[in-house]
Amino acid sequence: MGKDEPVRRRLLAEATRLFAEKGFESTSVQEIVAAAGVTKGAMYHYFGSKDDLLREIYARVLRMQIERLVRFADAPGPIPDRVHAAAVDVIVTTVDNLDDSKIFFRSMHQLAPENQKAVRAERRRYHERFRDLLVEGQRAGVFRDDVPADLVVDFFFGSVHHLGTWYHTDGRLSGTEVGRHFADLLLASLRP
Amino acid sequence: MGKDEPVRRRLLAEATRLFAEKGFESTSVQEIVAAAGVTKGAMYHYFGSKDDLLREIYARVLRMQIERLVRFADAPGPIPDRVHAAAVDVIVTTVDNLDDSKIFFRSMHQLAPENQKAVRAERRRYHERFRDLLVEGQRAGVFRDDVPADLVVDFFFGSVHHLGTWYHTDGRLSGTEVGRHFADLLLASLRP
Amino acid sequence: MGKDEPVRRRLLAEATRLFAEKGFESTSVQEIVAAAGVTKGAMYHYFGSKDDLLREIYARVLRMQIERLVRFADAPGPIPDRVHAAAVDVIVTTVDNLDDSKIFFRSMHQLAPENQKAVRAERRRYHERFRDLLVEGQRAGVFRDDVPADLVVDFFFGSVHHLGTWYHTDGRLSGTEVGRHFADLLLASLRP
Amino acid sequence: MGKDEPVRRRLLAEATRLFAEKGFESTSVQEIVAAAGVTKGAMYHYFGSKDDLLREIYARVLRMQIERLVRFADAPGPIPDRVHAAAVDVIVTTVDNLDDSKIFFRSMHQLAPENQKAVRAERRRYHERFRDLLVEGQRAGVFRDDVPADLVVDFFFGSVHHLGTWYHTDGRLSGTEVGRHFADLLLASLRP
DNA sequence: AATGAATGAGCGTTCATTCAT
DNA sequence: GATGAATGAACGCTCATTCAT
Repeated sequence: MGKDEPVRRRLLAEATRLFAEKGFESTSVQEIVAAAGVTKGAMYHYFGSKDDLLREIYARVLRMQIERLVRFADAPGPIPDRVHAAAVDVIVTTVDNLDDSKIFFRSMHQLAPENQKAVRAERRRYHERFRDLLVEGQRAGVFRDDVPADLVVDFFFGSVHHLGTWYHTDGRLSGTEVGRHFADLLLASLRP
Repeated sequence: MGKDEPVRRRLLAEATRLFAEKGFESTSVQEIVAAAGVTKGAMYHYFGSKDDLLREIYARVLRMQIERLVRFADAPGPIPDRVHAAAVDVIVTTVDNLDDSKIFFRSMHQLAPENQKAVRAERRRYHERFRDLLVEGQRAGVFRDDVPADLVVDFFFGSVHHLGTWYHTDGRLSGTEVGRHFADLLLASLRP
Repeated sequence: MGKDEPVRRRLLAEATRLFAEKGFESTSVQEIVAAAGVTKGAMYHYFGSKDDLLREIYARVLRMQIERLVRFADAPGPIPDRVHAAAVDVIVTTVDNLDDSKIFFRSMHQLAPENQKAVRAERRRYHERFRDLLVEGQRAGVFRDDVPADLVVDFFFGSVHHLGTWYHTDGRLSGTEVGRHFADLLLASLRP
Repeated sequence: MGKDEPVRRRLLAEATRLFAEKGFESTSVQEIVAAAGVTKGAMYHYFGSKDDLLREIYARVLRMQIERLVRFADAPGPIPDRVHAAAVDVIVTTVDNLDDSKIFFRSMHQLAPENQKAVRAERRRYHERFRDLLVEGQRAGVFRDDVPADLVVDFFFGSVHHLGTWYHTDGRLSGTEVGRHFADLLLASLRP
């Protein structure tokens, strides 16, 4: 009995897929449990509510994102290289988990206010970690400092979150290619 | 009975506000008509359905966006100046109509497939007009050409659409200030 | 459109019957609307909730009871006669509306706390009016005063409320006969 | 495995408390087992169903009541004294087990018809034993006989059952005091 | 042009109970 | 003796929409 119960995992997987496809509100609990091959009662055994499912999806995304960013940000090497690597990584990861990304901003307003607050707080930690890296670069003189670092973060992550709207796995460009291009654009825009 | 009927306009205004605040699915027709101070019957007199309201909101947004872009893109002057002006304008306009922006990507999947297709097509026209401007700049040698112009458009408009997620009218920066910074970053990222 | 809408009245009548028969919690909204020959939507057009139905039943009972008591208590004549008449009347009325009586104490705890409070407050007013009549008699020396008047009220109204548990319309005694006997017992118990 | 298993007793105790507090239908098996600190499986090991719990509560109440009444009714001494003593006792006992009393009439209709019938039969035995005592007094000329003894029983026990609705352990009067007053009123009402 | 009563399908959730372990 | 995952049916309620007036 743990977080790896197959029923539990199947429910989360199907919920993620359906929320990304049709949106949280347009996906019924009935559809989720049917897709997972269980009954409603089973779902309510593992999750307190439909909201709970969404919350878990958010928790999973946030956990992964912050872990990866910290790894890249704390790595040795010149700041621009670390920013570039972190930027590529977040795009590759987003593309690899495009359903999560689709859900993230589209459905955040459906979370209960307290959960929304928690998600935003965690998200802010992520934003701040990335911003601190940019500030470090600005202070070191390797990045322009006439644009607030916070604004650069919003600028770049807008592009990242937008991926869910247009990127298709079967398109012309791989995630890594898009990642390199976006990271190049970011670095170029930061040249002093 | 024209498009400017006050009841009709009030319904659209309240629907826009509520859809932005709580999402399309979480807003009931009852709430909309109550906010507009009319009855359900009145709403169904002016609009065929709740979806119809959403469609009109999209149509209004798209109409305005394309009109403004065309004006800036077709203006005289050096390409970088035109791109910069158009970029500032789209951000200022987005900030001035933040509710529309919040609704746009969050609720597109609620439109009937045919309407969704129409919106995407119109949106693509917008994207292409902006891209053509960038291609023109690449050909003229004023923009780098090692990044596909299409990708630059997605890069930049991601930032624009993300505004609805973080920008607050009462924050530190005005729409014009954000517009200038973002346009500067875009132009910087395009330097050959 | 008023409180006398036939659909509304039919719903209240059937709800009263079913709540008395099976209890509030064991009666489903589906059963009520089926008995009234309407759909759920219709019920929720007239009543905000299942609780609302119960609340209306209570309001109706309380309104009638207090009206009648006041009439008897404020009548001219010797106090014992007024007490006797009021006692007979409350029993006759209870027997005539036995379903309401069955519901009253059995289901009060199902009301939302605020409604419960309101019902108790109204009920207390009734209790106090009756008690004041007894106190008046005690002061005039026509009733014994070694038993607190409040306690006498609880003593007598226990008997009244219990009617719903045992009285059957088709039994040996009519409501008036039971009323006379109970009132006689009450008056006898109060002799100084 | 006897009737005194601590788990079994704890389940009955918590069920009694919860049924009195929130009603039978509004109390879930989950709440009962949580309050008793066991799991559902344990409950279904000791009791066949939720109804079974209720049935046992009724059985316990009935057993105690009839035992006590018989003891008082069969005691030596003048009939009025025996009636008075039995009346005081039933009130003291009711006040000491107020939860049982609250449940008794409020939840009887939730019992399966056959159990309901059994409870009513047992209850009738109690009623009849008390009534016989009154009839004896009427025949001996110590009680008035112009009111049917059955009706006097319903009159008095209404007051007793109503205690659950208004009596509070921390109120002004002790159970014994209420018992004495009620018994006095009963005896006074029966004076020939 | 506008009302509001009424529909009917579907929603998220609860819950007593079962059963393999 | 006891667990807890899973069931399946029912529950109260919501809501976009219709239609006679």
